Parts: sequence; structure tokens; C-alpha cells
Amino acid sequence: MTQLLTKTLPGQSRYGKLALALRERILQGEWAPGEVIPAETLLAQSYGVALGTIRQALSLLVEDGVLQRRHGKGTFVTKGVDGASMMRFFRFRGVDDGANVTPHSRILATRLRNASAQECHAFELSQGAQVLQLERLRSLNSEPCLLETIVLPLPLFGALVESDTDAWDDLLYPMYQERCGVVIQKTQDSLSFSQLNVTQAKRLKLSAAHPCVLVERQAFDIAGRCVELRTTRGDAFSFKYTAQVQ
Amino acid sequence: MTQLLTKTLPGQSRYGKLALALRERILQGEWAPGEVIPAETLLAQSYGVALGTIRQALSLLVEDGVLQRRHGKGTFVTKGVDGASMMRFFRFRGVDDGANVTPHSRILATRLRNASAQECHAFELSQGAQVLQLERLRSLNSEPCLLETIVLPLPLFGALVESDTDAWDDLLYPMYQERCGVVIQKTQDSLSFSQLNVTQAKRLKLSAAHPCVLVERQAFDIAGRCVELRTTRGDAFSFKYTAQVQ
DNA sequence: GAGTGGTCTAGACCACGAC
DNA sequence: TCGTGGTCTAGACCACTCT
Repeated sequence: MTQLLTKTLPGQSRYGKLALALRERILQGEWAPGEVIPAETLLAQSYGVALGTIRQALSLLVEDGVLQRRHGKGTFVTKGVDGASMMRFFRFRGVDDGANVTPHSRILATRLRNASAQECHAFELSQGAQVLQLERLRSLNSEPCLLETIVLPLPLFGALVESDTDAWDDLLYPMYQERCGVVIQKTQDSLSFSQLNVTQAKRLKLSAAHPCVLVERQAFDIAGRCVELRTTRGDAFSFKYTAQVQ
Repeated sequence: MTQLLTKTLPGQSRYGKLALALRERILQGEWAPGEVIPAETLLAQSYGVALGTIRQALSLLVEDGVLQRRHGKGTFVTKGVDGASMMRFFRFRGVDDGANVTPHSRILATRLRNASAQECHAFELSQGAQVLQLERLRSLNSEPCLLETIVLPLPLFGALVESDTDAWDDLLYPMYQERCGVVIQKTQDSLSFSQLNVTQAKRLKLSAAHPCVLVERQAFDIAGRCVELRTTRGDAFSFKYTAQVQ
């Protein structure tokens, strides 16, 4: 077949458009996280393109983290990140290095309040909207290690208000998915250095003005919306992170 | 053509083998850093494979950072990283954020000594081999900001011994290439938190025990050998780094 | 216009996973 | 054995860059 039809199209390549179209279908919930999407041959047929073209489109979505390929089984919608990844910034004493340890979680306080200007902007809320704020202490071997402040936009996370926090899981992201239908798909962490105030120090069983690392996280759902703002503080002497260039 | 010949081959895919073969030719210096390699059609012909296959091979090397494609111009051997990237860990006052500023460099001391066991292992040297150690102070707007200890394996960097350090450039990696033929292709940085000792504090015009961030870097050449060990210290309050997950 | 990488096709076969 | 993604082919046309 000749290729002449291509040039009438606006800006993108064909596989780029296909990727956008498939992404939209995933966002609409046509296939739930963890489910298989149709086989490549079927997709190619239904879109009327060659196999290689649909494969390029899928590759874009795999790169983007929306899809995962499994040879011999199929192509699956990503389930979302587990959230335990905060541990990649810290190495605490008496904890195996490579292990995927999850600190025990305890909610110290919950609070409803109006969103700040910055939060309105991040969550794309209108002024005066409400948010749910959590204070959370995470411990390893009964030793407090991380102190977190978590802010969630309120229409979306309404199911968590007046819920029994003692029954919450150690990992919040899977719980977001179960109770609120929110799948965390991407996070961005900004690291800086600070010192603990008196209250924070007491919670972490350290002295006031103790050096700490501050992790400011934005978490995004599968549609790319920011749905969580989190501030994490941990002992600076436990900080250890590795970054590669090129 | 039938595909029957493929299965007689050992373990890899054809494009995987091609990538290895091309990588080897690059390492042998057949094309210098910054030069073009032959066009895809030529490579496909000379290796007797389809265009798509050679393109997959090249894609692997592009992903690996060894090659760079430029539409309409050709495929080029990577020139190497510039080394200014240490600034991605720090934000100093009075310096534009996004700008690619390069701190001014001054070598405080050079020293020849025997390699430690750890250095022998990293550099793949035999015991008793020598290394060149540099102490280096980097400044922005005449204000000291970073203090570095740099260790280089000695047969390789012999050209730097007894060289006039005042004539050295602010960026070391391009100089490694010019004077020693060493192209830095990849770096791995390990971040942790520490405090300055008296000497370090004096150099950086800070007080002793001032909190600092410690960056321990391994730099690798195009063949994947570790050719530089570097320890960088900077004011922890200037530390700012962003990391993404998924 | 000539040369380069980028996109696309239509079809074949290979390797993995589950039944 | 069947269905899945992974590899490979041979050829076409498109889009960018330089002269």
C-alpha cells in the first residue's frame, strides 16, 4: 500500500497518535490496572496499521510506565508504584541493605483544612477547596525513622475522612487504589537538607536541631494529575542515595 | 530469505551481537569521539542484515550513551560528559538556577602515592601501583563552594604529573581527553551526609563541624573502566536534588 | 539534489507461557 | 498445541541537513 495518506495528518507520527489514543482508552478505564490489553496483532488489525507500527506505539507507553510487556503472556496495564520507595533515600542501622523493607506506619493525626494557594495550584483545585492532612510516623524494628506530612485533595480522597486510621495499611498507595480508586503512577522527589524542630525531634527520638534530610514528594496518578503532596523528614546521617549520569 | 540460520547461533539476538561488534569497533578507536559512523544502509549492507536489524543494534548503543543520532546528519560517537554536572546537586546563592554555570577551579595540592586496596580494586591495578591525588577548590563569584579530592590511576594519567596546575582548565574531563586520551562516558554518584573537619571548613570558609553533603563519584571511560575516584564536599544547606520514579 | 536518519508496511519465523 | 510478544526481512516513502 502506498504511504500517501500520511502527509495529510497534522503534526505527529502515526505511532505517536496511536500511543495517545491507547493512553486515552487506558485512562478511561477500558482496561483496569493489572489487566491485559488486546494482543498486538488484534490492535494492529483494529487500527488498520502494520504490526511494527502498533509495537512502536506500545513501546512509547512502556517507556512511559503505563504498560508492561510480558513475553508469551501479553501486554498489561501497570499496577502502580508501591510507595515503599522512600527507603531508597535512607539506610537505617540493622536493616538489610538490598531488602525491600517496609517501615511500620502509624498515623499521629488527621486534619481537615482549606488548601493553600500552592496546594490549589498543584492539585488544580479552586480557591477555598479543602484538603486532608495527615501526620505519619514510620518505624523500623519499633524505632522511629521517618516523619511525614501528607496532603490529599478532598473530593477525591473523601473515603479516607473519618476512617479508622489504626486499620490503615503500612503502604498508603495500594490503599489509595482500593478505597479511592486512585492509582499512583509516578512520583517526583525533591531532596534538601534541614534541621528538626522541637516537635519533630521528639517524634523521631532525636535532639532538636538535629540535621535531617527533607524529601518533598509530588505523586501523580495515571492521568498525570498531582494527587498527593508529601513531606518526609529523616535523620541526615542515615541518608544514602546513588545517582547515575549517562 | 528464510530465517533458519539464526538458530545455530549461541545465545543472543542478531542485533545484540551487532551492537557488541559495533561497540568493539568504537572502543578500538575506529571512529573517534565526535565522528560520524557509516550510514545505516551501508552498515546493513556490510553486515548482510536488514535495515531494521542494524537500527535496533544502533538503538542499543544510543541507549547506552555510546552513540547519538542526528536526523539528516548521521550517527555520531558520543563526545563524553562535560563534568559540570556536579552542580546538579547544589544550588548556590546568587547563581541562576537553570544556568549551566561552571565554578572556577583551583588545584590546592597534588601528590603521588601508592594506591589503597580499594583503589587497586576500582582501577583494576596490581598492588603497589601508584595514583595521582589532587586537592581542588571550586568557587562561584570568588566564593568557595566545593572541595574535592580526586584520585587518578597513574600509568594512564602520567601526562598530568609535573604539569603546571595553574594552566589547567575549570573542567577536568575535557582536559583528560586532550592530554591523556581518556573520554569520560558515565559517572555514578553516591550521596551522603557528613560534617566538615577543621581543614575542610577553613577551605570552604565555613565553621568546623558545619553540615556538608558528601558526593562520592566513580567516573568510567568509554570502555567501562573506572578511571577516576572523586570525593566532593559542599554546604548541606545549598544541597538540592530532584529524582523521579517511573 | 543527494545523503542521512525516521516512519511504515506485509509478511515470516522464533521463543516463551499456559493449557 | 495455541496464543503471546520478540526478532527479522526487503522494500517504500518521509523529513531533515547540507551544498
